[in-house]
Amino acid sequence: MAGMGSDEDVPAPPWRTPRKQAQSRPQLSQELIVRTGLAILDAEGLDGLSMRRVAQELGTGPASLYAHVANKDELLEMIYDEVLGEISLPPPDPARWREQLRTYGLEMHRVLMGHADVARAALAGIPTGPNAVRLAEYAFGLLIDAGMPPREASLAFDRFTLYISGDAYEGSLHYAKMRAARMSDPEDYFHRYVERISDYLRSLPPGRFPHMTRHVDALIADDGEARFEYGLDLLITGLAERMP
Amino acid sequence: MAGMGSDEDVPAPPWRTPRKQAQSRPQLSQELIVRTGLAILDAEGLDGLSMRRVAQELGTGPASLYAHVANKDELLEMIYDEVLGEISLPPPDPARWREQLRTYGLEMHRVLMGHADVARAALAGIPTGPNAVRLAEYAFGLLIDAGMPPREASLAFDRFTLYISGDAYEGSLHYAKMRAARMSDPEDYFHRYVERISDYLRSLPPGRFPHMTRHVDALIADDGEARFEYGLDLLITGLAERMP
DNA sequence: TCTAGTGACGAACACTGTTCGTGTCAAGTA
DNA sequence: TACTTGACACGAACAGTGTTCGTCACTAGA
Repeated sequence: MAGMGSDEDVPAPPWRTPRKQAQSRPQLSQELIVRTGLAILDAEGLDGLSMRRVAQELGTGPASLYAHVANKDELLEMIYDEVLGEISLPPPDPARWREQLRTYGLEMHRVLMGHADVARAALAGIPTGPNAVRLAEYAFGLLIDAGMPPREASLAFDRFTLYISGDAYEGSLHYAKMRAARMSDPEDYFHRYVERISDYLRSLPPGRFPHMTRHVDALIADDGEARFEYGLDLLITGLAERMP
Repeated sequence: MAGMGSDEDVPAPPWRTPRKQAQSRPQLSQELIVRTGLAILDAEGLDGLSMRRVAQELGTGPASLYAHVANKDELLEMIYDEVLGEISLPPPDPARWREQLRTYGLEMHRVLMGHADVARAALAGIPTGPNAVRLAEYAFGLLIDAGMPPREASLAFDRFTLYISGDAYEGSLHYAKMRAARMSDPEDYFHRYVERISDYLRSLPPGRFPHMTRHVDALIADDGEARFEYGLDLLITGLAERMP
């Protein structure tokens, strides 16, 4: 048959099982699965991210993913660490540890908040991926080189980082609620949220909740970003008191 | 037939549907469902808590629960608030706001950590139940009466509380992992965890992670409680700097 | 050539939260 | 008294989830 023309002109006989179709989808890999998962999370939020959803996006079935990731938790951990990889920090300068620690906080927060509700993926475990360790080395090293004893520096950066991810996590909750309410504009959501909270606060019995009811405006005055930075600065102030 | 003896001596014919059985289970109520849910969470962790599990414990089917709670998220919110109800605080004394704020933090943490991984139930939403509001009034009021302007007091107690629940949340993660590993002794789990982390840290390339690899002992020296209190004290120190 | 390991993946499993439809009961109204 | 309405209870079913098991195809090494 060789040389008698392209075999595409002759239909294959029905009893012949065709060779496996030429691959029209990418070769699976862990990296590809993580990237796809992150893209889905960015577009649809964490609740939109399922093994089936990822597989669908890759033109395969969910079972195929398990050759590359142990389970969904592991996938979430990797996605989280992938996001941490976007954090870009200036070279450490211990003489300016206050400013640089603040930058670390703002940058980490910015990156986490830029990925839908990814902070909820920290659910999956205690971050120990390559980027998490890179960030730890940065903050830990900065404090040590600024003069803090290692043991205290360990506590300090740990708590600092916990605060950041805790706040990002809370932001995630709001994000998920915004999505559940079919709203897409964060400002819109924020106003609605504030309205509901303040109505609620005003409805409380003044006898039992004198401070809350008297200062509703103060309670709802600041948005998430202001709250985050306030807490950052509290921690930094506390650290400065302990710095040798 | 009346008067011819107890009808218990005569078996009912098989075509007759017996009257609804006398209730051998408690009357359902929201309170009962919440209490049952909490008992299950205490015994089996949050992952053990499903609508079916609660229903099973109450001798009914999961659909019955929906007459009393809107959905699982609502149940989790109520369970969380129920737990917050166990927090017992001394009467506010603004002159001792530092000590009392610390007590607030320790007490809240103690209660949360005493209920398996309940902190993960904060997942379900921003706490607005009666006990959450009671605690907010306490901390907010304390700071205001100590001299802090309401707007700043709002930020302060909010951040303080976020830090506490963030840490409790992290504790929840460890709890869930401990359960997944079939371990029941927290000390055992902690030692194992520390061992694995320190092995990991020691395996990092010293060139890229000089501080981490050189100070492994410092990094693993403190347990969760010490870390929590360290962060508490940082925040309190920061607040003291801002108190008029 | 044969074997073992790896990757791909369909079918199936166990489980979850929730809805729908139906029955029972109690309270209120005509 | 009879009828209507609302609340509660709950079985069956639905839609969805993460994961495992078994099978096939392919590749590399003995």
